[in-house]
Amino acid sequence: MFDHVIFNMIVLIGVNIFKCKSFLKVASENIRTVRQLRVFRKKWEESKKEDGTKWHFLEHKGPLFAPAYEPLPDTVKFRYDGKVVKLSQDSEEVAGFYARMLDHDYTTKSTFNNNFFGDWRKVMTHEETKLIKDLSKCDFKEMQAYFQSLSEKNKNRTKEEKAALKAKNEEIQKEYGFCIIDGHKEKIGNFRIEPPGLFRGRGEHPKMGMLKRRVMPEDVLINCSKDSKIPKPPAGHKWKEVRHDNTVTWLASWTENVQSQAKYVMLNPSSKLKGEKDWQKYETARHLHKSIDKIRDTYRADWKAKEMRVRQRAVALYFIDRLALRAGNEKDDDQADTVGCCSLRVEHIELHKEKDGKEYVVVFDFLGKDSIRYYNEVPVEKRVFKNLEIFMEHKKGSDDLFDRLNTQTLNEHLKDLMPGLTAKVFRTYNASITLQKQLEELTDPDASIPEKILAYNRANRAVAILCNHQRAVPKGHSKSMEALKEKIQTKRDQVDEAEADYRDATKAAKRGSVKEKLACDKKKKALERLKEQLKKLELQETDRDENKTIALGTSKLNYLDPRISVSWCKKHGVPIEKIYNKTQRDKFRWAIDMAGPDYVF
DNA sequence: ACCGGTACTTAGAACTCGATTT
DNA sequence: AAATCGAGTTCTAAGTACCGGT
Repeated sequence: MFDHVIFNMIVLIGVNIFKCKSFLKVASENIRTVRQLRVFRKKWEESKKEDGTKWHFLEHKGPLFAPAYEPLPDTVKFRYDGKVVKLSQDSEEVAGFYARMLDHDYTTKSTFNNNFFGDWRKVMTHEETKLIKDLSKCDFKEMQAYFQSLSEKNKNRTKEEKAALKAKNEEIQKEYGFCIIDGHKEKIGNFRIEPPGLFRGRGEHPKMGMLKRRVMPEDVLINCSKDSKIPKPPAGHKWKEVRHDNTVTWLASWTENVQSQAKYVMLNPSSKLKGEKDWQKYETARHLHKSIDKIRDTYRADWKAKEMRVRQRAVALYFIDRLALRAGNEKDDDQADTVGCCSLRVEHIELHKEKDGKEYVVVFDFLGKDSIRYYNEVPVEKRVFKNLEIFMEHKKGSDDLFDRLNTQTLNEHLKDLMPGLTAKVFRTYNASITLQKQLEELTDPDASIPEKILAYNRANRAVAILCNHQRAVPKGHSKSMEALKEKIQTKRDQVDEAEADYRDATKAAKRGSVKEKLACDKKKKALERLKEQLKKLELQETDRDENKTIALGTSKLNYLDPRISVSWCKKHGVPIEKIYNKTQRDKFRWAIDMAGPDYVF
């Protein structure tokens, strides 16, 4: 039902927004009037959705494989236990992966080293395994130095070399980077097959350091139209399979060997296919906005439910809604130990009847996606607090907090509350509504453009904090802050100087001639310019410091309805380029075309 | 109800590159 | 001309969600 509503909107507005030029061109040869065109297009779109069809025609060149291994020159030695050992090609390649990572933190971790060494031994010849039994006796230093010198050389390439390289890359992009889908030429996202290397898991990943094998054409599935030009595998090779499944959007896929997970070649976010999906996501979130009051009433009422299952669901949903927690699917234990809402364990929260003058405080402390720490002290309703006490009764720290709940049952319940509703919609919804509210609150219509941009970044930041989007403090942060401060001081001195100059000039102008008045005007302008520059620097300082550990990109790209930003720009005369860079503008083209200054999420 | 498989979105780190400073 | 820096881009891991078989 809901799908149908969205689908109708897509059909109605989609004609205008996506301006499907090539499709229209093809069609217009046979169809003359705009009305006929719309009818045709609508039928075509309809046939698409009902049965999960994602495309009618798909043609591409297949993925691009990683370059073949280049053996080391004989001058670069590997040593074992002090003695030079000439490794077989495969062993050498894998050793090289490790050598490249030598000054990375990973190589200090025993899990990483053990996994690496285990997998390395598997590719060694029998001879090599007999000799090389202890990683700590391996000396990769020369290999490391060689790779360093290589990248040094790459950096020092001449202009001509760089230009040639760039041209070659563009050639590759042109050949492999695009596909034809339903009459459109669209950019592909990741057309390169991942090169072999050592697996870099995030956090305490039990598989870190394992060998990620080289992917061969024989591993790769190709997906395209039956009547398209089927991509050719590299000479002497075969594809694993060529299939023609138009219910999925991927062009190629393979299974990565470390975690046995499928990898896909898919379209770029700028594509129509991805754009429509993105749009639909925000429409669902807007739909939630309409029922959020009722849903909140429901889960609050459920805090008193007889069934513990329902109470747990209601408390979890409250966390998801209020704190923008992720759903928290179960994980296997061959992955890093991280949790989301449904998978929280007793050890991840602490209850305080009173903390820092606040009542009924829940302290969350756990590792979430990508092993990013979530720490938050949250005063909650007494009823929530009491429920949590019950959920935790007779449990160990390692027991599930919500033992009667998982993401499937939660999402089943959400579907009943609203069609299309799942746990992640709350994150999208709360992120977008927060941006809209914050923009409203922080934007002074009379402020300058840089001040407005600061306001925007602050609104963006509020969302990033809500979603716990963190990043490592940038390497040179404190240094660059100092430099900026110094710059500001210099500018201040300049302003003072200019002020004095201007004062003198005013005096001179009072009794002076036209010439002195002109000079005075000039001084005034100079002063104003300096003042503006100073203000800009000061804003930059605030912005950068507040952003130290907060990543704005993720929310901007994935959670904030771009129409909110677009309408804000239009309303306040801020050029969209100040908010979205080129890639972002491509991705959000649909929103830039769609939203006027009055758009409300 | 559970489980493994599949497809897709979301995520921070690493890398690249061009502008700016030294 | 070299070094530095940060914005932009690429990379790929790690999530969510759902399906179909048992």
